[in-house]
Amino acid sequence: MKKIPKLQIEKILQIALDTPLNQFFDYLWRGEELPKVGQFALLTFGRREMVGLIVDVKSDSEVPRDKLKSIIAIRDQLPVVSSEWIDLCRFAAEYYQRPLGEVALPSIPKNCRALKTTALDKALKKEFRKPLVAHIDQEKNEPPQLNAAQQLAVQEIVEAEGYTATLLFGVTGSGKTEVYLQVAAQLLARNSSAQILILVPEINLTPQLQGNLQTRFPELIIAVLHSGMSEGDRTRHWLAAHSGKARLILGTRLAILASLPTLKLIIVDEEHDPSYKQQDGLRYSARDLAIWRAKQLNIPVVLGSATPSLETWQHTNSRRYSKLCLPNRAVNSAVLPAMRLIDLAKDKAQYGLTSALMSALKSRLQKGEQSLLYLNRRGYAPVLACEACGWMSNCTRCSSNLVLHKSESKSGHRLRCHHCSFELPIPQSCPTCGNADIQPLGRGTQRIEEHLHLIFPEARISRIDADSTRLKGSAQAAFETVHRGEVDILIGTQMVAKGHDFKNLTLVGIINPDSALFTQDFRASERLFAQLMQVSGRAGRAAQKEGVSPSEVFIQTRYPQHPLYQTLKNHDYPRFAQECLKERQQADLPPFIFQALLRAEAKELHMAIAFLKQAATIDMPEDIFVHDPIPMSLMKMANLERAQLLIESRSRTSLQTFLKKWLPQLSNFKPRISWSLEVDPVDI
DNA sequence: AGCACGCCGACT
DNA sequence: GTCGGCGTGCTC
Repeated sequence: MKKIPKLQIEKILQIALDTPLNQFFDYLWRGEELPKVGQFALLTFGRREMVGLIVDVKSDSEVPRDKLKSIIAIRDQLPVVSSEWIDLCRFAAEYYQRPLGEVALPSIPKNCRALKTTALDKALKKEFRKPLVAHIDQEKNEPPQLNAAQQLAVQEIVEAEGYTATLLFGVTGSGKTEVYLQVAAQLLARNSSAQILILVPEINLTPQLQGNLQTRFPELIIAVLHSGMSEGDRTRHWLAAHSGKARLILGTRLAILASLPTLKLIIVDEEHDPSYKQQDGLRYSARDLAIWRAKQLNIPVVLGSATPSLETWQHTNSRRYSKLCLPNRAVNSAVLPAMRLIDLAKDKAQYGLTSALMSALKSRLQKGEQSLLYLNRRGYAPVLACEACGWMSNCTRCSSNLVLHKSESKSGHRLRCHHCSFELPIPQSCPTCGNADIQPLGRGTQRIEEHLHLIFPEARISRIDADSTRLKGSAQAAFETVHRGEVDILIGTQMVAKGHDFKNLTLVGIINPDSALFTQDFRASERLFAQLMQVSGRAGRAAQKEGVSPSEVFIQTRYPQHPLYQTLKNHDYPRFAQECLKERQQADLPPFIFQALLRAEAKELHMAIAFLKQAATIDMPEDIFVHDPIPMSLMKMANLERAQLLIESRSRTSLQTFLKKWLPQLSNFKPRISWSLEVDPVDI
């Protein structure tokens, strides 16, 4: 036994670690200055070193003394995280059925969790030396005059005391962003330490908004948080937020888990957007966590959208959220575009374009106005097919097609699976019958782009999709050329549909949206409506001028009479939502019921199904409904067969209680196979 | 999840 | 004889 100097204290630290094990780990600590909850500690876990989060400091442990290891070091150079932040992680962990450590630790930049003390010190030192980039391209601009609806909205939000959830329901181009900016201005002026968090659905929406914010608030530090940043930037921006120095925090969904000590307002822009839901690991909804976080801190939260999620809309119906409407476009005399439904049965499409759309494009070109063609399908063609024997380019590892992608060099043309990393060069002839005449079937953005060059050789055409913007910064560069007016026709996927303010755009063409009308997914029509409304909203955002075409949206469809298109034509979201909610209620679907989805994957489908069947036999409380296990819509992915089991309840609490008891049992099932659970699933 | 241990099949 | 497949068990 070593002699312990008198001043040394001995404690047990309860540590959360980034591991799938749903428990904390106790470590022995000896030293002079008592560690605090919210500090990080370096330790050995099994055979490797890790950094964990101290969640409790106590005097004894359930674990036998000889099993306890000692902490290697306390990371006291890092500012502690608050107990509110730990509670946020704790809530997210419990609600989405994951260990706390798996939520908390990945939310801290890697550099701050460095194993080497020298690396940590280096990262922290750098933060103080290099300021956050604040490139202002304009002089400080004066806020524009608000219209009456905007003024009222700003006033209501600013005057809110304590927790209030508000839906800012504004048509596209109604100036929601300006409302955010003026609300921010008032709040920041009133409270000299207040932080405001603004969430946007996509990384490429951050530069434009960051620019706006920095121009409006040149003296403030703005932190940006999204997954496309380098580790260094991530560390600096996170620390600026964590220290409270950054007053405005702009980011994508992961920013909801940032440590923000003086947070006073959360804004979730385009709150309906599916990308707020994380699709792997911790499957959280940033929008839902925003609501929770606002409640926890007793601060207001604003959800902005032209097409709110039905969940949110239902909450405004039941008065849980208040609703503020911006019914008109903000720019004086700018009006919503006219919606034209083009019947594909009557106006046959050539190269995917009907004659109506073609002549509309031509007139825009003549007048020097911009057009946008929307097709939510990247690549050249969704499949390559042999007419002689019926062969189609299927992925060998997934139950899906290999998509034809063209590249600059002909040899670079490839068949590519959008679900796994599988890639093939294009076969010269049919692999089954040898027929040399194999043809691309259907079309993607690349093919439309190619055809446009043929039809309008003089036009400046730009394609923006995930493929054309693979390189960092290239998306922003592409959008800037559009803003500068160097593009006549823009063709793109989802990427171009969201948020961008194209001033000179008067025409939107939607190539073929029909496929989403008849899928099994009950949320498909909600998503389609939102997407089409969103992309339509890119047109006619500037004031109408003499000689400039009135803004128009052409929707090419085989079903012009479909109710979805009819309500869309009238820009009538409330009507659409009302109809949808009626159907959802009758069919017992969310938001009238709460769901969780258990997914299993195995080499053989029957193994996944057997696992789910076994899971379903565990004693279920009366208010939990379990469906039969079924193969997933994408049954095979990356050589694994996948199936799912849907669990429902009318009570969120019952579902939560049940899941908490249920999941630990699944880990003990015999052939161990990999499974995952999603609470509030969006893709069923 | 990692990472180790351990027990069977096919290679130099 | 050993290299390596993946089933099983453990991590304070």
